[in-house]
Amino acid sequence: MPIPLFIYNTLSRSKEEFKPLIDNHVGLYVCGPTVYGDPHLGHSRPAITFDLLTRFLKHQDYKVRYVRNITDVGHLESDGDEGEDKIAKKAQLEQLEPMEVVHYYTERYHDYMQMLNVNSPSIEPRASGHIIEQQEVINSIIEKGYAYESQGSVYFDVEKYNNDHPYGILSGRKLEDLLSNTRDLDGQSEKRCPADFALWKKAAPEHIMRWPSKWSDGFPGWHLECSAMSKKYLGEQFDIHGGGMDLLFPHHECEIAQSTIDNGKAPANYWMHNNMITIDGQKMGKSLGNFITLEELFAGSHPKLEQAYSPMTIRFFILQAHYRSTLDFSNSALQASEKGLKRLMEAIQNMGNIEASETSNVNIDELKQKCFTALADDLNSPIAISYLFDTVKVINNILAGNNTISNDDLSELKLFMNTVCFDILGLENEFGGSENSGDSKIDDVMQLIIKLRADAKSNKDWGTADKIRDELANIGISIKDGKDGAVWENN
RNA sequence: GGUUCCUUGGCCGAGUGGCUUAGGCACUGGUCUGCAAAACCAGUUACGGCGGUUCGAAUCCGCCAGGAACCUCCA
Repeated sequence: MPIPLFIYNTLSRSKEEFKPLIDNHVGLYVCGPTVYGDPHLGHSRPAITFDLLTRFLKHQDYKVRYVRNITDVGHLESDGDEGEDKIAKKAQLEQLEPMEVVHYYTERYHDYMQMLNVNSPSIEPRASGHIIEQQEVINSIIEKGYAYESQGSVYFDVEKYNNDHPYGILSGRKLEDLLSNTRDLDGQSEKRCPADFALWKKAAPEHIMRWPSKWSDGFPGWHLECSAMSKKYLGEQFDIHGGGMDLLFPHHECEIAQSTIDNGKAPANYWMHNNMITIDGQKMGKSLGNFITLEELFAGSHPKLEQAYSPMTIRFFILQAHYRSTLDFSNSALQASEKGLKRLMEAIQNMGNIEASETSNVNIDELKQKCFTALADDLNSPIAISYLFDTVKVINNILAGNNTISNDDLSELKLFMNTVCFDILGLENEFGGSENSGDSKIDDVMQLIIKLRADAKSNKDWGTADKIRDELANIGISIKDGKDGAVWENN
């Protein structure tokens, strides 16, 4: 019983009901990272957003093929002939082979995404592994008359394209506006029109990454890899294309133009764009150098950080905002997320202690419906989470004896919370405790200590009882007294 | 300069015409506790400014102020 899913489509600038091309199947392509630097907080936004999307789709019984590329070639530092490939530049700097740099940062990216509990995509193609496919797309575009060769490079003819197709449908731009506002970067341009973009670029002699072609020894243009690889793995038309808002123009606009000429039809039906993470109100990014890497975040090793933040705190922080809103980094916001997540996880853990009654005076089904409706409404995770907290209140009230729950409702409650929190939102319980310490010996020892303290308490030996509690707190274990004795928790 | 977008209570962050007291964090009072913590109950603070449309606007329109993204690689 899949519920209708609504997705905000950048193409129409409105929410649309999602209808797959093939029943129960979803083809999803997302622009992945350029692997020439450590993954930072900004990278986690699209990764988590589209991880949420695939998890939700799978829960709704869709079969998903999720393709997320690794860009390891082709992006230029600057327009014009003296542009250096980013990968190559870094390689020269560090005296490493370009592929060595790519390999290192790809692994770093994988490691940190795994820590964030981001599932691996179905296919993770690399631009450098699809040079032939990209050249085929160039051939196709030249054959159809929408590209021209110029001094060993090949450019896409935007003006011609714009005569037959609306260039700018995605970003809402008009070609004449673009032309009137183009900066005069290079007077000796090989392009016929400033808005034209490269499909193949002749490599300068010092350029390390290069491949032979009939046009020149060179490398594929900025936007080509996504057109070539989405076609190869998802077909000429697929369902959803995702990526960061900063890629909307020119990257995705050019991708649409290339694919439209190559295949005679637009590539994706739905375009989804996640917004940026900001810091001090500004986009966190490479260019500004104001990014905080995930390594720094998890270790607390950055001047802007008051403490370390766990991977799940970061994940929860991101999920607490809607993916199309900017999200501003701050210590207080992260700390709030950390505490909220802890409260949520504790409630889930405490579900195991609930005893069912004959009757229920709580409505689990309503909370569940509202929560799933929110997720289906353009992945409104903050609203979904608000219902989870309503459910937390329900759980705690049952445990406090203010509410009762029937056996059936209790089963539904557990299934609901576990499904949404762990399967769909992809959270993990990082807080150890007597329920899931994973080490029964430690737990046995703790039970002994708790018993000793209980004995002290029954003897009104408050000094000993408090000493045990305080000393444990010093080593990061907290004792929580309850009606039915104490439980311990690893902080 | 052009295009697009944003401005919600102490902080974060949802909400797009009429009951959302959204939710989280913080704070205040109470319950529980040997004390505390946790938990529970109750409570406080809001819709950038000015006009307009409407029976009614945080939500639609216009103007103003402030901010952001894109126009060059960027998640």
